[in-house]
Amino acid sequence: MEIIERKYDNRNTKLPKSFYTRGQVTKIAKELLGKLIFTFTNNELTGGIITETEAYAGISDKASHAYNNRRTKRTEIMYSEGGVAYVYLCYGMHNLFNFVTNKKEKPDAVLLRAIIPIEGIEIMEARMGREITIKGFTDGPGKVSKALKINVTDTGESLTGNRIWVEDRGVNIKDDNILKLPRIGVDYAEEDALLPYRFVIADEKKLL
DNA sequence: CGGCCGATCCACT
DNA sequence: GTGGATCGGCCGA
Repeated sequence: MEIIERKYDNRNTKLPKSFYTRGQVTKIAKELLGKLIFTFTNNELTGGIITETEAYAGISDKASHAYNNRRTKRTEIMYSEGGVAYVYLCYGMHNLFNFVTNKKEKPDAVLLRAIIPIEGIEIMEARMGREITIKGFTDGPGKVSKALKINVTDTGESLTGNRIWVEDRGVNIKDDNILKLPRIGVDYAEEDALLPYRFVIADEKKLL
């Protein structure tokens, strides 16, 4: 399909910083669906279509690391202006990647949960030590980071640079094709655990 | 300091 | 469906 073709010199589809500095994190999380995320490290280009995201809505969201205005060395990057990466270690082994959004001092973030691998599939398979099949494409935030070679040292990295970036190839996911579900693994968040802040493309196989 | 636990994943049963 | 892996962050003593 047209959407899986990539023109190396055509960077005018890259999402600008202004995409991330807006205030509505759930809207941004939904708009990231269907976009393509790329990483370029060690001369290896990898990327895929974003199919699942979760929104974390600032200091009032009990599921967020920044809940109640909590500021630590780890979460400080969430308080910077949108358009940078927040990557943290989960369960001692998984690097979870977030798009930091909103303005400075507004610690919103979007967790990347799944992609359909498009670019550099063999490279991603080598990183994961397994074959990527049509059934088992990269679902799960830890696996996505592993496939894209993103880790905690990428915290603070620009999302509009030449190492990590997102492209809009004109794939528009209609709202009624987006599942709105509770977020995963946030049972501790009391009433906020039920918020429908997880967004999934309902018919993602049609993109293939 | 010590202890608990996590925005997960995989191999089992 | 269940449990182990594995370790930094966070909190309370």
